Amino acid sequence: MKKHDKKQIPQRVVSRLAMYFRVLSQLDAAGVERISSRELGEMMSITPSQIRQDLSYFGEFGQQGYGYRVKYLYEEICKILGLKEQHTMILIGVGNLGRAIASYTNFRNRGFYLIAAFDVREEIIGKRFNDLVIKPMHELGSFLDENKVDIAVLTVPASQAQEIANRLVEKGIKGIWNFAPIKLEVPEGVVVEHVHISDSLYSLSFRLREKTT
Amino acid sequence: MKKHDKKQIPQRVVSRLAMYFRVLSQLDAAGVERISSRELGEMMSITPSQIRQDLSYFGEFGQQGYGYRVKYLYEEICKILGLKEQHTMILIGVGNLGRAIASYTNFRNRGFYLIAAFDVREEIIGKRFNDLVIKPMHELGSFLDENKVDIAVLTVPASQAQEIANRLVEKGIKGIWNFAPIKLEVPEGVVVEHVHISDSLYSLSFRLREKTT
DNA sequence: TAGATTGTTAATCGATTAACAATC
DNA sequence: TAGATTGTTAATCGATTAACAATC
Repeated sequence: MKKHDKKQIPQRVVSRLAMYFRVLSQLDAAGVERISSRELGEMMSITPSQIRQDLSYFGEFGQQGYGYRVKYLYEEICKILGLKEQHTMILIGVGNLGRAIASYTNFRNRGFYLIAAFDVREEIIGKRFNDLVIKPMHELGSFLDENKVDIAVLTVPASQAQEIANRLVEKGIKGIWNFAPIKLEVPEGVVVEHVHISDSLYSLSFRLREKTT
Repeated sequence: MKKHDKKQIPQRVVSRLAMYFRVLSQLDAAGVERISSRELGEMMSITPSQIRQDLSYFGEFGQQGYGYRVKYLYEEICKILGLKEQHTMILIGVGNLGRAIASYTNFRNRGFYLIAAFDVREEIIGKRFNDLVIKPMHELGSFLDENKVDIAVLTVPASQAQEIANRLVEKGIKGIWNFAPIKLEVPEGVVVEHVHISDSLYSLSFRLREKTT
C-alpha cells in the first residue's frame, strides 16, 4: 500500500520526475545498470532523501543494499508520466516557435504525434509542413469534431491565445501546451502547461544584476 | 530600511516578479492607473499577502488606503529586473528554435540585442539571419575576445551543450540561457537559466493521466 | 474624519532533509 | 554474515497566508 495514496502529487514532484526520466534515459543509454539514490542525487545536485521521498509517492522501485536497476526505474517512470501511451497533438500557430516545437523529433519518439497544424496567415495556408498541409483557422472547429485530439500546442501571439483557448475548451480539448506569455483561464478539468520563455529571460537578467550589484 | 536587506532573493520571488511585470505592462497599456494587491491577486490567482510580501523584498511601492500606481510599480519592477539596461546576446545554434527565440522582437524592445549568431552547419554559415551573417563556430572564441557579450542563447543539441558552455565560461560569459535538455555544470558566478521545454510536455502528459485515472 | 489598504510581524502550512529500522 | 541502501517516519526549514498597527 502506497503512503500517499489519496493525495494529489505536488507539481514540484512531477517536474522532478521529468528530470529523473531524462537522467535515467541517459544512464541507460550509457549502459549503466544500477544506481543508488546517493549517486543519482550527486549527479542532479539534489539530496538522496528527496529522490526516495519523491519515488515513494508512486511505489517501491528499489532494493535495500543495492539501489535501483536503471532500466527498470526508467521504464516505471515512463509509465507514470504516461509516455507509454500515444498522444495526438495539433499545432496552432505555425511561426518559428511552432515549427521548432513541432519538428523536435524526439516528441514523436515519446508517443506525441502531430496530426494537424493551423494558422491564420493566408500566405502559409495550404503549404506543407512536416508531412502536414497547414490548415486555415476556421477549420479548427470541424477538425476537432472529427478527430480525437489530446493536446493543443499554442504558439500564437498573446493577444489571440485566450480566445483560441476558449474555442479549444468548448470542443473538449483537455490539454493545452501554452507558449504565449499570458495566463489562460480555463475551466476545472482542463490542464494547461505554460512554458515561460520570456519570464525566464527576465529572471536571467535579474540574476546577472544581482551578481554584480 | 528594507526588511530583507542581506538575504538573497528566492528564485520563486524572482519568477513572480517577472509575472507582475507582464501583468502590469498589460494594465498600463490598457490605461489602468491604480491597482490594489487584492485586485492584482485576483487577476493572477495569488494572495494579496504574497504580492505585498514579494514587493517588500525590494522596497515600498504602495500607499496605504490607495494601493499602487500601475505605471510607477511597473517602472520600478522594470528597474529591479534590469530591463532598463542594455544586454548583448549571441545565439549559438541557428535551428528552428534559435530562430524563433532570436526573432522574438519584444526582446529587442526590452533591451536585449542579438549581436551575432553561430552554427556548425556548413550549409547555413554565411547566410543572413535577422541582419546578421551566420558565423562558423570556430570563430566563437575570437569573437568573444573582441566583443562584450552578456548572454549566450544556447539552442544546440544536448550532446554539444556542455562542451560549448565550457568554452563560453572560459571566455568569461556570465549568463547562459539554455534550451538544451541537460543540466549544465558551470562554476560559481555564472548564471544559467534553463528553459525546460520537454520536461514541461512530460508534466502535461502526467497531469492529463492524473485526471482520467 | 472614516474606510481602505499598505508593509510587516506572527502563525500556519507544506516541502525538504535527517534519521533509522527493515532487509537485501 | 556484514555492509549498503532502501522506504518511511520525524525533525527542520522555508515559503505562504493571516492578522493588524500604521497611515493615506
